[in-house]
Amino acid sequence: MTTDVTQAVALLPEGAAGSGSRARILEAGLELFATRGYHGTSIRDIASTAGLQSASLYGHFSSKESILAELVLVGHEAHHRALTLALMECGSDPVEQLRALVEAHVGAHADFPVLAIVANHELMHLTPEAAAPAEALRDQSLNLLMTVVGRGMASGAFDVPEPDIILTAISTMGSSVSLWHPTRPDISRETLCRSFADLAVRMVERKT
Amino acid sequence: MTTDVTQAVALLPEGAAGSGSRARILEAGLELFATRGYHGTSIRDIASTAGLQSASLYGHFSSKESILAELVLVGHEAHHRALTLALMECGSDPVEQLRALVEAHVGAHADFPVLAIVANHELMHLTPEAAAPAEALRDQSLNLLMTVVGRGMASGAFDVPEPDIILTAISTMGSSVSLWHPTRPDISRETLCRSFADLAVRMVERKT
DNA sequence: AACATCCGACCGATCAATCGATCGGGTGAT
DNA sequence: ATCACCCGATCGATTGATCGGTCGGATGTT
Repeated sequence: MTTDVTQAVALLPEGAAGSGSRARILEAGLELFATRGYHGTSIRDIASTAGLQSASLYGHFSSKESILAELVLVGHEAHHRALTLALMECGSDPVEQLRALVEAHVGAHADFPVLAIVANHELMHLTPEAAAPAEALRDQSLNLLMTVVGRGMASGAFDVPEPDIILTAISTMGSSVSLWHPTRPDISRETLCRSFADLAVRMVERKT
Repeated sequence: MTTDVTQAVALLPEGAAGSGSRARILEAGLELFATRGYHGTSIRDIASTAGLQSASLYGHFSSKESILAELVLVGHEAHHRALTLALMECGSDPVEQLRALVEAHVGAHADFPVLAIVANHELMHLTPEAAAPAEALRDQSLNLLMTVVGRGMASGAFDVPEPDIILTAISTMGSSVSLWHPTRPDISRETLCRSFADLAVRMVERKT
C-alpha cells in the first residue's frame, strides 16, 4: 500500500510558490483560508498542515497577513497575465476580443479555483497597504474589459445602455466559476469557457 | 446641533429584528459581520456597537453563532419572499416570469445590500445544522428560477444549451449588486433591476 | 583527510492579549 | 416583591508573535 504523493490539481501556478517549506506553507494557507477564511485560520493550523511548528513560519514570512498578501497577489497576477495574453493572441474585432477576455477570465477561475476564492473573498481582510498591489492589478484587468466594451460600442457592434452594469455582470459571473465548477467535473473547461463567452456576447451584441 | 437618529437605509426588513436591544444587537452584528467577517468580529465588538456589555448579549442570543444564524436566515427569507411574490404578480409567460424573478432578485440585493452580503458570504461559517434552514430556502429560490428556465425551453422561447450555467450566471450576477450598487448612488433601483432583467432575457432568448 | 567554524532551518517554551462564555449581583419599572 | 434586563468580574482556552537553543550540512583552513 502506497500513498499518492502526486497532487490531483496544482493549487498554485507554476513557479509561484518557491521551494520546500515555503511552498508548503503557501499551499496550506491557501486551502485553509479558502475553507475557513482568514480570521478562521490560525497560524498553528497553517503550520501543522504544512508539517511545521508555528514558530518556523516566521522564518519564511514576517506575519500571518503577509502569507495572505502573497497568495492574493499571486492570484491576481495569474489572472491579469491570462487576460493580457489572451488579448495578444486574438485579432482586433471587439467581439473576438470580448470572447478572448471572458474565456481567459473564466479559464483562470477554472484552473485555480481555490486561489481565486482566496484572492477574491479574503482580499478585504488585508490592510489597505497590503491589498494595494492586488487591487491595482484588478483595476487594470477591469480596464481591459472596459476598453473592449467601449470599442465595441464605438464601432456599433455592441448595444450597451449601461456599460458599468455589463462590466460587473461579466466579471462577477466569471468569478462564480471558482465556487461552482469544482462541484461539476462533468463540465469540461472548454465547454465552460465557451458557454460564458457566448453569454457575454449575447449580453452586449446589437440585435439586428 | 443635533445628531441624526434616523437611519439612512433600513439594514433589516421591517419587523425582522424584534424590538429594543435585540434589534440593535442584530444590526450591530450585521454591519460588523459584513465588514470584518464572522471570525473577525468579537462578541465585545458587537456589544459595544449595540451599546451593551458583552455579557448582556447572552440574554437575547444563546451564542455568537446564533446571531449570525438568525441574520442569515432573515436574509434568505426576505429574498425568497420577494421571489415568490414577484412570480405571483406576473403572468404565465416565461419571459415575463424571468424578468419578474431577476428584478426581484436584484431588488432584494439592492434594498438590503448589507444583509445580502452576510447571508451570502458568511453562511459558510455556520455549522451545517445552523446553516440548513437558509440553505433550504436558497435551494427553493434556485428551483423557482430553474423551473421558469425549463418552461421557457419547453415552449421554445428560450435557447439554453447549458441550463446549469445560466442558473449560476443569473444568480451570481444578481448577488454582485449587494457589493457594487451601494457605491453607485447615481443608478436608481429601477434602472438597476430593469438592466439586469434585460441581460438575463438576452442570455436565454432564442434568436430569430 | 581531519577539524573548526558558520549558517540557515527548525523547534519547544512562553509572552501578553484577546477570544467566547458564565456567574452572581445590581437596577428600575410594574 | 417580582421580574426582566443589564453589568463587572472572571473563567479556561486560544490567538499572533518572540525567544533562546538545537540540529545537520556546507565551507574553509590546515
